[in-house]
This record gives sequence, structure tokens and C-alpha cells, in this order.
Amino acid sequence: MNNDVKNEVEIKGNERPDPSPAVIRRLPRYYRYLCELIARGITRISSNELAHMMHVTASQIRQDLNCFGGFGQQGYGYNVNYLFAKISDILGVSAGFKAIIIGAGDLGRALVHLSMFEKRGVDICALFDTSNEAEGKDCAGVPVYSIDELEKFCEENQVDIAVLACPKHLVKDIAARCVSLGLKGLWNYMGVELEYSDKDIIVENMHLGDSLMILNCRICRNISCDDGESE
Amino acid sequence: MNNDVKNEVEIKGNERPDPSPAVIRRLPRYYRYLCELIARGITRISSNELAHMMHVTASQIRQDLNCFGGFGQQGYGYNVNYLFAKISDILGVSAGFKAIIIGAGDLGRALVHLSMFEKRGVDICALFDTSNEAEGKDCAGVPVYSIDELEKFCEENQVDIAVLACPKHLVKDIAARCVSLGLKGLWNYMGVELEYSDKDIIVENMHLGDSLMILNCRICRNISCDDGESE
DNA sequence: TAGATTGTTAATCGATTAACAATC
DNA sequence: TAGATTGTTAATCGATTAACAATC
Repeated sequence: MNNDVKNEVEIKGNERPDPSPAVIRRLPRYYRYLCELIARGITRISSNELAHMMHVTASQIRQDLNCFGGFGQQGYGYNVNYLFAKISDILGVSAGFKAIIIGAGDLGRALVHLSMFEKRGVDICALFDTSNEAEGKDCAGVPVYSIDELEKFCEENQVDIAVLACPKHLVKDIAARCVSLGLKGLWNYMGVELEYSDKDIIVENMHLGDSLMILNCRICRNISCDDGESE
Repeated sequence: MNNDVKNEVEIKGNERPDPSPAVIRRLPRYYRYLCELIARGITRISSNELAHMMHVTASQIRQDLNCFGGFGQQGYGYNVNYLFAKISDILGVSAGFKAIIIGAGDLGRALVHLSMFEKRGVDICALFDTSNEAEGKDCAGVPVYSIDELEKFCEENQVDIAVLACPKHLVKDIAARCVSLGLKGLWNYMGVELEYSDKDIIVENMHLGDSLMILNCRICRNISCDDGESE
């Protein structure tokens, strides 16, 4: 059987294939620039203008957006509000995910205080303390529980995401507990490698140490290395 | 601190070309795995074994390392300690960079408390407060100054890097001051886009909000998207 | 209609993988 | 020497850019 035909059959209906990781990683940046355009009251933009603003090619913008659907209009460009709404949806801003933060130390508390979660539609419903120091207190209006209550809380509430900001040596064990509890995602700040398949849970890493070293390295060699980043 | 490295590349006809951003971004992960091997007392490893551990191809490892030089030996593999030393050097661990943190709020304080800087050979020599609240105190042994003293401090000390962890609306102004002061690098946590050329200063961004959205998106679509990451 | 700009296909470029000769 | 494993070249793959027909 002709391979082209076979593939078309396998991709049910006329569904698009999964966008590549590279495309996914560029979306938040579109999101940010569209926010900015909305704030400035701009309601319409062409791929060329946006490309100029963002220092990328217009071709890339059109290709990226067309992974998800035709959001523009020939001869007109893109409606900023409509495009923003579409990208927000793709990025799960309206998915209403509930998250907990594990670790009520400096880092955990710093994260709660950032407006980031609220802006991205993620609801922080609890902090879990691993040192029995902050337990019972609250932090920016979010209650702090003992890590011992993790299972009970997750079973009683629909928790989707755990932010890992606890001591390094506890990370693997706590991550495993989150997987058992059926959580959907781990946002890992501790630089510990977590090896799960995407079927078990989605892991997104914030490797602070790695980023610092890349900065060091780029300074030493004067290397422009922005490609891998979202900027 | 070796300002002449880049020039060497340009002058000597035989030098290797600049490694691609993709290669640079993979180095910290090699660094971490080599740390682990050293901790386990393993002194020798083949690209095949390492590839297996790291879930990458042996080909990629050999290609990556050969961007910088022949660190292995045919028939033997790689000496773990030697390779670790080489990669540490490339990553500027021994460059002795001095850094300041701008913003003595939750985030700034959380960063000082992480052992990350020390482990990577970066010396945090001061925090700068933008709210006149923490001024005069100290944080994990690091003195806190008013942001008004930024210029004076940087002129009297050899500061290389500024970590931007201050309120969003101050970021652009403070970044510009850092550029004027001749700093070499900015490590930007605030999600604000900074547009400088690499000649002015090297900017490395930690876009927390972007990462959160990518996690959201991957959960929604069940997409394995690890490629862009360092894991 | 004419001009503008998209959506999409084709061409190019770069990065990853495979293969193998060099060599320890 | 024989076996192992690198360093490096060649082949493949995917992602970016360019071009252009479709169409608003």
C-alpha cells in the first residue's frame, strides 16, 4: 500500500499531526507578545509586523500557527484578540488546572507570591511543608499542610499539578507518590532527574543550575545562544 | 574571563568553529551525570554506557564532546574525572565569576539560599533591595544594600553577573544600568524581554511563566516535549 | 478589481544518527 | 595481535526559510 495514502488514513479525518516540541516551546512567547499588543490596544497584526517585533521570520510565525489551524485571514492578517484566545486555549490557560506546591521553604513561598499562576489560569490550592516548621500557617492565603497529608489532600481534591520545591533528597520519593496519586504533571525545580514516561506523568524541568552554567559558558565564549531559549 | 578565546578562534585557521547553541545547552546535563558517576566512584565510561544512562545516542555524545576536543581514548572510552574537569572548564565553573542579586524579596532570598551558585563556582557578593525594606540586613551571610548603591558597589567590586529578581516594572531600567556598568551577564527571572545584542551583555532568561504554560499544554495534549529541555 | 497577506508547498539549511576507519 | 571504542565523515532526518498560489 502506498505510504502516503496509508498515513492519511491513519491520521483520522483531517486531523493535523502533533506539533513538534520546538513549536510548542515557542507558543508562550507568542502569548506574551499578544498580551503586549492587547495592552497597547492593537487589534490587528500581520505576520510580517509580528515577525519584526519578535525578531523571527514571518514564515516561521505562519508555519507555527498553522500547526493548530488557520487563525488568520488573507489580505488582512491576524485578529489579535482572536489569536490570543486561540493560543491561550492551546496553552491550557482555560483548562482550570489545580496545583500544589511541595516545599514551603524560601523557594516554595517565592513561587506562591508570584502572580504567575493566577495569570496562567492555574489555581494553587495548597503548600506542603516537608520540615514541619511552616505547617498550619498560611502563605499568601494558601494553606500549608504537612507532607504527611499529601495523599489525603490529593484524594479529596482534584489536584492536577505538583510543583517540586522541596529538599533534593526527598524529590524522587515525593514524585513517585504524585505519580501513584494520578497527578497529571510535575513542575520540577530541584534539578533532580525524574525518569517517567509520558504515560505516567508529564514532567517539566526548571534546571536553574543548568541555566546558570549556560550563562557562564556564553559569557566565557561570547556565544549567542538564544535559539534554545524562548527569547 | 578569557576575553581572548573568541579571538583565538578567529585568528587561528585551524580552530574548531563555535559549538551550536543546541550543543551548549546539553553540556550542563553531561556535567550532572558526570558528577553522579564520580559520586559513585566510577572512573571510566564509554559513550555507549553514558548514552544508555542518559537516554541519548552514543553518536550524539561523541559529536558533542568533539566540538571541544578529543577527550576520549580509542579502545578505552572516557576518563570520568578528566572529562568532568574539561566540561567544568567549558561551562566556566572555574572562571570565578562574581554575581549580585537584584531584588531582596522572596525570590531573591530563595536564590541566595540555594547551594547552586557555590557549586557552580559563582560567588554571590551582594543583594540589592528595591523596596528599602531589607536594606542593611543580611541574607545567608550576603549583605543587602539599597538599589541606590548599585553603581558604587559595581565600580568598587568586579561584578560579572546580575541576577534580576526585582519587580517587573524596574527590570528594564536596572538592566540598562547593568549594561552601562559593563557587567558581562544578566540572569533574568522576571519574564520581561530584554533586547540587547551579545556585544553589550549576555542575557539568559528563566521564563517561569513560559515553562508553566508548556507544562499545561503538554498535559492537555499528552505531548512528549522533552527535546527542547535539558532532560 | 487591485493590493495585501495568508496558508501551504518546495527548497534550504542544520542537526542528529549511522557507519567506519583510525588507533589505543 | 585482537577487541574495543573513539573521532570523523557520510547519510538521514527534521526544522526553518523562501516562494507562490489561493483568497480575502
